[in-house]
Amino acid sequence: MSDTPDSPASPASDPTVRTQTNRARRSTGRTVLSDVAKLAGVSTATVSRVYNEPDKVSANVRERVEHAAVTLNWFPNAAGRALASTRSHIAGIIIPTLDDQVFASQVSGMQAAFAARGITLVLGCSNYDPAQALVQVRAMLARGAEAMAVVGEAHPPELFDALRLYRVPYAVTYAYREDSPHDCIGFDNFAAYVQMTEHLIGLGHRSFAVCLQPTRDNDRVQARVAAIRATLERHGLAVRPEHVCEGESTIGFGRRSLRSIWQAPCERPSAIICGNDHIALGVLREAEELGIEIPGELSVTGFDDLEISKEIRPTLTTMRVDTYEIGRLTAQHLLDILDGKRPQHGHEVRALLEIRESTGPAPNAHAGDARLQR
Amino acid sequence: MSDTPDSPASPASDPTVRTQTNRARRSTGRTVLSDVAKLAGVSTATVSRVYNEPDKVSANVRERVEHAAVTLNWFPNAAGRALASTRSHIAGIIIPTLDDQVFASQVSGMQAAFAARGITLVLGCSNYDPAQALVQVRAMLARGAEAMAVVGEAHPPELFDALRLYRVPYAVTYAYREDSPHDCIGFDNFAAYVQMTEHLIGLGHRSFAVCLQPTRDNDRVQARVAAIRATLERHGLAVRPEHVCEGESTIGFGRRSLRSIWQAPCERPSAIICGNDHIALGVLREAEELGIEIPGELSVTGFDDLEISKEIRPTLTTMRVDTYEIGRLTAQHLLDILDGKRPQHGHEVRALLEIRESTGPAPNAHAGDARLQR
DNA sequence: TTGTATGCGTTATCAT
DNA sequence: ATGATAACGCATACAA
Repeated sequence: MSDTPDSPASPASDPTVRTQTNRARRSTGRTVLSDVAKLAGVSTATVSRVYNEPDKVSANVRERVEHAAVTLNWFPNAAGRALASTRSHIAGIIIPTLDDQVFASQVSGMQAAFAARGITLVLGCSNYDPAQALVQVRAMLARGAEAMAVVGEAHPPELFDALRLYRVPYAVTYAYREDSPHDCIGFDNFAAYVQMTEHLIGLGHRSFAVCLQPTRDNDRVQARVAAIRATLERHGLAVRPEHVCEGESTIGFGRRSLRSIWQAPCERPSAIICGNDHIALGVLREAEELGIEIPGELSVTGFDDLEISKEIRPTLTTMRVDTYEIGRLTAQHLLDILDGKRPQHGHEVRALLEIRESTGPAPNAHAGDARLQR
Repeated sequence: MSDTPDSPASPASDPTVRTQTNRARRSTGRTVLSDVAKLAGVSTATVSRVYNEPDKVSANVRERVEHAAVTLNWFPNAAGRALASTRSHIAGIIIPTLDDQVFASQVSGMQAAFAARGITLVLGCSNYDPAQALVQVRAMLARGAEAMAVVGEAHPPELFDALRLYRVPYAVTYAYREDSPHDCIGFDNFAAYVQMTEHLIGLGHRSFAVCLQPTRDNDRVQARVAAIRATLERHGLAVRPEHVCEGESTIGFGRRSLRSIWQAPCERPSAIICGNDHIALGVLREAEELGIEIPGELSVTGFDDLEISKEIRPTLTTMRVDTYEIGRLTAQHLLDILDGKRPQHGHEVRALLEIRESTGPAPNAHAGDARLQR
């Protein structure tokens, strides 16, 4: 690989040797398989076999071919392979954004698992826009993606239609539902927020606020809201409209939310359930600013368990999901399908509740309620 | 796109119509360009033109073709296009890891800019391993990448040789040096840490510690260390070996580092320069734990300006770089080259010093020194 | 403006 | 075990 551009090994050297017709050629000047075949004194079929079915080639010939390939600095052209074999060795994943660590690590997990099998993972970001997700999926189908993963199931029906029409195995990630029509790998967002809500109810809390990222086109967040509402309802409780904040997933939004909740002309909540740790971190910071004692006066919960969440004071009660593992499992699931295995409906990974300092007994909790604390 | 799998529009319908030879065909059962041509009653060349040179086709014919394509649910196969046009419409980027937000946002920026031009960005992670980076680059060349970006220049010479050999335009990102042999888009790591060090020296600090991520195979971090050493040296100062910590880029490492520095049997530093905000956050947290007053007793600096860094108490003095913009500029630079323009050597983006609460005058600073503070 | 014919680099089929 | 050659799906030079 250290040849200078004009060395004999340059792929641009002597392109005329391949000119065979009287018609003008569109030569790329790159080393191609037939060059290797010629140098090794074998047929093109044999060169191909050396890389795809090594066992079917004698050791002697194989060595000669490999040597020729190294000499000429040749490696197979992916487009040619894809066309001839009708296998692209490409898989795709559509995530909302790379700005969120949970999706980034999921991509890492998938990429590592696919790379081990010689499959290139192509990434697309929808920016939480269903239309963009559809465009991305179509682009990946055009690229011949052999398998696809999409985060969540809040996508246009055309997206899944296209996947089915072209018989591309796919999986919905991050979310998991037993009764999903799709294969899915992730956790149960509803169950997770039921658990979180029950934790607070067990601590005696009866007045809640929620601060969430945008629910639109986001089935995961919608499931979380639904879980909170359903759980409270089962206890005869509900969140006041003034205590529901929806906005961007930032510390700043968390801070603004707490301020507005605290200024609302109604009874203040004793607990705030946040859509993720960023928002919760903002709530904690603003509480410090406003002199609100945590958890004495107010309990706060997040989701994702960022590294910082166990380091700040008070430490944040939150839930942890292994998103890298979600990515790894998703790739494995899709590989299994490509291998002709018929794997399960999907995989459920656990969301773990990490109870820390930011949640505690409700200020006016009855002794009986407080004892429910785990 | 809403056709059921067995609708007339299914690409699997009637594959026999394309069988023309007595030889066995390896039909993929997918709708191809010639199907569209037949339905529209035109030649394959015309269909191709509709998508590649629309102006050269009459509106009437164009409409018929587009209608046929929609009816048959066809879109061009990327491998076929790549092979025939010797253009892959693929660009690649190699980053160390997606776990670091700065690289993730750089990828976002590149992807957005490339997508606007119909180019798919393929991502590879080296995990800070030069060998993996080389493998990734070769894989992308095999995929026919038309342009490449790599983070930093600490890569095997074979990597850049391969890029040059195949005449693939490339850029080194995140780092910028006037005298770099490569096109580069980023900031000057050396200059940034000179500025940071001077800031502390201006505050009267004379005894320093540094906590950095691994320097091996990382030219950006190496430049930062060199900058710190050179700047101190210019003032007749140096960092004691006991005050140099190198480790993972985590809050935990920052905490452990401060503890070991504080326990070292020598004069304690009055300032700690960290390789990034994560590490600095750890130092801040451990300082609180150890009862070290910041910045009264100890000044701390980070790098990256995470959202949390201006929210924690004390707020963190750090430097900010627009990494999304680095990605956008990189894509633009590479597109310019592909367009035949001969752009500059690269682009330098600014690293902005954000002076906050975590840095202040050195405990025993002379009045004269302290006045150097900006 | 449109059609014809051929090649892009590889793999797969068949024959040896 | 190896070779000859026809696809794979599309784009393009050239003819009309």
